[in-house]
Amino acid sequence: MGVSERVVGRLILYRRLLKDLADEGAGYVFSHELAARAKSTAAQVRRDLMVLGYMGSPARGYAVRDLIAALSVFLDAPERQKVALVGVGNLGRALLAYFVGRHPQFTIAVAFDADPQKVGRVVNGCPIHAMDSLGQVARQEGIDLAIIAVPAPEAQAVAAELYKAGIRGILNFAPVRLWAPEGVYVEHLDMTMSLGRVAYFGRR
Amino acid sequence: MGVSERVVGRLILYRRLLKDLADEGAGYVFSHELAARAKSTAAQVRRDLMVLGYMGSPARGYAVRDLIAALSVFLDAPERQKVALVGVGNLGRALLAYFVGRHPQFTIAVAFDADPQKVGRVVNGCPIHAMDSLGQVARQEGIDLAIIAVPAPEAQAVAAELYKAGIRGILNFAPVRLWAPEGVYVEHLDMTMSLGRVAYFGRR
DNA sequence: GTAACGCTGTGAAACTTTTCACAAGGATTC
DNA sequence: GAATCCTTGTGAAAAGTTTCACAGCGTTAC
Ligand SMILES: NC(=O)c1ccc[n+]([C@@H]2O[C@H](COP(=O)([O-])OP(=O)(O)OC[C@H]3O[C@@H](n4cnc5c(N)ncnc54)[C@H](O)[C@@H]3O)[C@@H](O)[C@H]2O)c1
Ligand SMILES: NC(=O)c1ccc[n+]([C@@H]2O[C@H](COP(=O)([O-])OP(=O)(O)OC[C@H]3O[C@@H](n4cnc5c(N)ncnc54)[C@H](O)[C@@H]3O)[C@@H](O)[C@H]2O)c1
Repeated sequence: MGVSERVVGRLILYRRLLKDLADEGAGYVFSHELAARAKSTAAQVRRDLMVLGYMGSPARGYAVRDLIAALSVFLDAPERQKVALVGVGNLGRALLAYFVGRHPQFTIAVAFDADPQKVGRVVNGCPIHAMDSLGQVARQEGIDLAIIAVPAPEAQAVAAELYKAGIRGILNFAPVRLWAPEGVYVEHLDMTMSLGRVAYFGRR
Repeated sequence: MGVSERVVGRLILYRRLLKDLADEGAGYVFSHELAARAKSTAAQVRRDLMVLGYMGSPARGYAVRDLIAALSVFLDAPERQKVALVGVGNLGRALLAYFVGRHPQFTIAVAFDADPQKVGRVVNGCPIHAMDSLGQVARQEGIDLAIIAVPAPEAQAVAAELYKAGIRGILNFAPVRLWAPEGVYVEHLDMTMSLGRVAYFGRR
């Protein structure tokens, strides 16, 4: 009964596209219209939406507002989820600047860094803490997710600290395959691999 | 006879792991050892490596140096590939800082930005050009790949300029599904989707 | 020399994901 | 009211991906 990573990814995309449609004033949308925006097919969209239980009308299609609501019930936690950023370097700063205030369902509530120069500062409204306070601060703030943006050799050790602190999900930017205990979800976002793939497929 | 995106991605990962092994002084490696580092299985590794034509020895496993060489023949273009970065904002600057000098097979040779304040400056050894010189500079420099790091509403128009300039592959960071003509490969690296997935799966 | 071992390469099975195809059904037209 | 149209939801087929399982083989042990 579990929904696959791919389906969840596409549902997130559909919700974004539906929000655009709502802003454009659309009341209803057909699966083939959503598919055109998602660069996918109508059958794929309908199959994906089956997991929601929400049903469209054969005559009008899907009610945009209602479908966004159904997607949000499915995708979002009941309360806003708090995220910790570990590693406030070049990438970490860009992430802080980007995610602040943009997404209602998650906030980067705190950041951590090993550099004493950075500890104590506040970047984009987000305080930077020392690494040795990770466990304490994470529990105190009720953090359940983390982003790893530290150099590759540090990533596994940082992940281990996060597991100890009770984190349930990690988005890892370091080009390292992390070990994770049962029950913790890790997504590897590997930019170098992506660029390598573009280089490979862009050439044939 | 085409190799799938997934297989290419894993081959890129294996090469990285093999380079670590080479640095550690390993001469040979077994599929199950590589699998352990890749958080995968021995059968998967062996199946993936089949596309290379290179064959390991049943007694010793794979010769690390030779396998890296075979992977490089398969993955890399004959000459170094040049990449253009479009959009030198928070993310673009982080990418410039990161990719400079790090990867032998591709270089970010030039950048482009719409902001006149940024045009003419050189960041991490990479000159920033105006958007209206994109076609000319790209052809002159022999650029074949591009990274899009402009705000979402600008991304599709930027992509269209890149197609005109003859670019063959794009790595897109904007949370927008780009249309692409036949023969151009586009990879969407959607951080918001990734974080959304971490939020979803980290919670159950 | 030969037996035992533990690996690789790969057909075939199992599983997952996508696509097809069509019954059922509202809206609109006549 | 009946006919037409174009949609949805979903079983079933097709396509793609991973895992299993084992023949074959180089190495080592004796
Ligand atoms: N910058 C990019 O565009 C880019 C691209 C691809 C991959 N990455 C990956 O993202 C990660 C971060 O990249 P970056 O460019 O921001 O690096 P960076 O060197 O600019 O920043 C790293 C930050 O992590 C901190 N840090 C180091 N060790 C730490 C530890 N043990 N605990 C906590 N904090 C620690 C440092 O003080 C620094 O602030 C790296 O793994 C890199 O490979 C970055
Ligand atoms: N910063 C992040 O961590 C992050 C995270 C997720 C997604 N993204 C995506 O990456 C993209 C870039 O993000 P950012 O934070 O660097 O934004 P940014 O606003 O800091 O930078 C955007 C840059 O693009 C330039 N630009 C604007 N319009 C342009 C055009 N038409 N042609 C060329 N250049 C143009 C601007 O001058 C600016 O330098 C956005 O699409 C954003 O959604 C960024």
